[in-house]
Amino acid sequence: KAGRRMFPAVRVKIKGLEPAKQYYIAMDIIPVDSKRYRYVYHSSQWMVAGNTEQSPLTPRLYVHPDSPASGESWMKQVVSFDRVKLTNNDMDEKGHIILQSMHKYRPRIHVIVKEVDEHISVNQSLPANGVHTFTFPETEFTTVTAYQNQQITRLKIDRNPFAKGFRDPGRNRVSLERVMDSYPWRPVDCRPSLDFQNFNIQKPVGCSASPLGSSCTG
Amino acid sequence: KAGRRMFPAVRVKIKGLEPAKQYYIAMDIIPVDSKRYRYVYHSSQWMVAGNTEQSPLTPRLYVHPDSPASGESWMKQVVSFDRVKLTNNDMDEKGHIILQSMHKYRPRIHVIVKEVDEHISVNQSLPANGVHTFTFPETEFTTVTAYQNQQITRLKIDRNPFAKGFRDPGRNRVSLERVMDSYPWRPVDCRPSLDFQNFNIQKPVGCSASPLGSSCTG
DNA sequence: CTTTTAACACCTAGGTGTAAAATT
DNA sequence: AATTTTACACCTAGGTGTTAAAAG
Repeated sequence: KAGRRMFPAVRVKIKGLEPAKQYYIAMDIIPVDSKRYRYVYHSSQWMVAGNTEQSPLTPRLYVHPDSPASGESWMKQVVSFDRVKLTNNDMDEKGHIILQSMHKYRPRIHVIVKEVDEHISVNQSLPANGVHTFTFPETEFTTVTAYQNQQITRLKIDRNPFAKGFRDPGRNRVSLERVMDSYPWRPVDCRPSLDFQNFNIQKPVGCSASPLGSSCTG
Repeated sequence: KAGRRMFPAVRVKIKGLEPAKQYYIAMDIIPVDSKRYRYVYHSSQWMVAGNTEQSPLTPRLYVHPDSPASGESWMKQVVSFDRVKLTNNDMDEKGHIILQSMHKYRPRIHVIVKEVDEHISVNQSLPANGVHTFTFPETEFTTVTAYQNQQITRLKIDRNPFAKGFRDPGRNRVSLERVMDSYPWRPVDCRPSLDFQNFNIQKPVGCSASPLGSSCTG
């Protein structure tokens, strides 16, 4: 049972690193609370539907595949986490990030100074020192195995190249922007240039997102 | 202009590393001589056809993508260089290994002990110390842009999954083994188990091989 | 003449949402 | 009834040898 990618991916720009020093950049995803949610169609929002039953696992760490690299390398590009995979299988052995469906989560980005002879790999816990952690409120999302909100489905079909087969040629860019404008998570100063890059940097997930790894091969 | 992969790939098993130490494993490809070759059909062999005109470039280093890793990691798997790409474009800026067509080459494998705060990347030259270099005579090959020897073409079509579209369902495994047995580079003690893995470990290239990056996209 | 380039059909490999089936 | 799993058609992305045209 394979995981599925997060889409849109978390993408960050990093400043203020020391160009010559080596860094790891990593992501993990932490629960926002211990509540289980359900989506209420007639009010178009997620409502608390009970408490989490399972005991919280230690979040797995996804180390960006370019790690380790120099501060110079990290700063001159957008750092994209588009290859991270999510699963709801708590017995996962492929290093995917394990989440529970119908819960709220918040990605965290960790910038880790590389100390001499230190080697970080997937699923290792964070070092005690030399770590800076960042979260962005607009990246919060709710996990699902089946989409609850049709607008999210449309958003993904229209933006994810792998879903091109489901695109409706009749629906154009204008109506898509209308969908996006109905969400609060995209800052005003980005709206004029709604291209793929800006869209992803802002990580639009809103009220539903990132279906967990339901099947695929494996 | 993109490069093309080497096929079959160079694959090595490594022993005797210190399990806890970190190593880079890298490959480069050096010219065997300064001769230009042509293939003589009626005698089925490569003959000297003149001297190399171009001045020899410093060979580029292909660092195995798993680098750096511990001796333990390297030793418990076959290390495959199947993703290295070759090109005849001496202005290449994609980090591919640059070779001249119609010349003889020999791959080299470098095992590089990682010193503290040392970071090796593509196209960097080899460190002065802590490097062990290995070559295997049976991996020597001649570069081409168009295959000269029909047996090599058959071999690649039958063995490379990406060339499946050219396979002739009428030609079976027995006749393929006959082709292979006509070459000297496969040791006797491997013949009973001619599966894909053994085939590749022995890197059969013989009298012609690895067409340079002639086109593709890019 | 020989060798190289470019476009191409045909593959491998893997990421989509969908719909029906299975599970809880 | 709600949620999850599975198989699937349809994509992206990229690695093959072939062929005809281009280059030398």
